[in-house]
Amino acid sequence: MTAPPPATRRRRATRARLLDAAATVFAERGLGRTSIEEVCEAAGFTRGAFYSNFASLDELFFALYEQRAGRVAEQVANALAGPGERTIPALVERVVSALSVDREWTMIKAEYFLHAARHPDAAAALQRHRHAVVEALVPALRDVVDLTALPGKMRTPHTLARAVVTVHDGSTLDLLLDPDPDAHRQWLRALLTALLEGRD
Amino acid sequence: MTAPPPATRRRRATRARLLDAAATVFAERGLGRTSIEEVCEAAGFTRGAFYSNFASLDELFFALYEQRAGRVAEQVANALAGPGERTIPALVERVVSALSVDREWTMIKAEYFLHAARHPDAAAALQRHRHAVVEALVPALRDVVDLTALPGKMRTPHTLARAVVTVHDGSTLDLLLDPDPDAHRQWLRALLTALLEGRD
DNA sequence: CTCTTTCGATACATCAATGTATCCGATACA
DNA sequence: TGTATCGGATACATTGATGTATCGAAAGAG
Repeated sequence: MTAPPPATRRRRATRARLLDAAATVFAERGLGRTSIEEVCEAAGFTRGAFYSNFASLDELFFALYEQRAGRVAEQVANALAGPGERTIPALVERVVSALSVDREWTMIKAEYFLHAARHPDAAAALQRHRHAVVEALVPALRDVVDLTALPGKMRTPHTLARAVVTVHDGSTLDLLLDPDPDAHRQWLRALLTALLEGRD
Repeated sequence: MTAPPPATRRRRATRARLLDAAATVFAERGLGRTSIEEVCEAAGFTRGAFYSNFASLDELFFALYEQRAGRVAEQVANALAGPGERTIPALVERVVSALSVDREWTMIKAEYFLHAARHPDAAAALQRHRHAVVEALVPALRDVVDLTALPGKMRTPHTLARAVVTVHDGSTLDLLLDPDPDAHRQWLRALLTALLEGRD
């Protein structure tokens, strides 16, 4: 590990602007078709700024994913831990509104999956964030779900949490095709309640 | 529509070789980072052959997707329509082995999703193939699944079929992270049976 | 077998993106 | 406010990918 640069106020600001610009450009163009220059232009810099902050596009992409995935994990944890009705529909509702909606993020996440499929270290980071979400889900599920009403293979909170994540990932792909966020949320809601209530 | 070229024997062969090579290269490098030259080299051609058969990489990618998605849809339809035990586990097993396993195809499909998110005509093709799979699932599900045992929002065969596809797509992303095909198949099997048996 | 057509190879011109080396202005600090 | 350092801009050399125009060999027709 090389010592990180001092991170002055100015430096932090340009990093942030580069990350925001990168989010837009990656979502629009895809990681593989994004040039360093495009990101810089979107951020209002020249490449000098980029090379002063990152060594490669991949590094920037990784930083972006870490930042955004962290935010999402936080949102989910808050939605689950916070006060409110502790019933399945209420819980599903809170998770759904914490998770979905953002098309830009959906695109970036999908790009990152593909990236991770080719880069084991990126995959490790993804697994970490996934795991964090699962861990946040487990206690909530244990509280609320009647496990005995579920099919055999779903009867541990951990497995069930993993299933929630998988189902969410699947429905995420729908959002890529049909940009209507409401339709997507309804479908996700339907899937999750079906998964959690073994029977009506 | 411009008239398609005569498609002599030779032409068909080089098209096929280009498609096969493209599958490998796209899976390894990603659509956005693949150059025309790379595909040609992998196929043992020069760019002359490429430009004689396709106008752009995107066009080649589209042709590739159509070809492979068609094959998969066919496999699924056969697996469902063919003879054999008509119980949930047996059906799930047949669908799972028809669908998953192939990492290369999984990568290409994920790439194509992202591509479709940016290109409405590509999205339309994807929806068509999806729809074909759903339609193949519907009658089988109607035969085998006890719909009354399912949660309310899953009680039509069509909705249920859509859910099967969504769940499969979600578990597909797992395969990208953990290249072990057996683990992936087990998980997919568990999810699908949980979805179809409302209760054990 | 010959003639014609088709298809892929080759060569070329162009362009876009990359990384680096250098410079100058802004910022932090005394 | 003066000064040293840091960070972003600029200029440059290099590379790789693209598309086109042209050529020669292989396939198909007679």
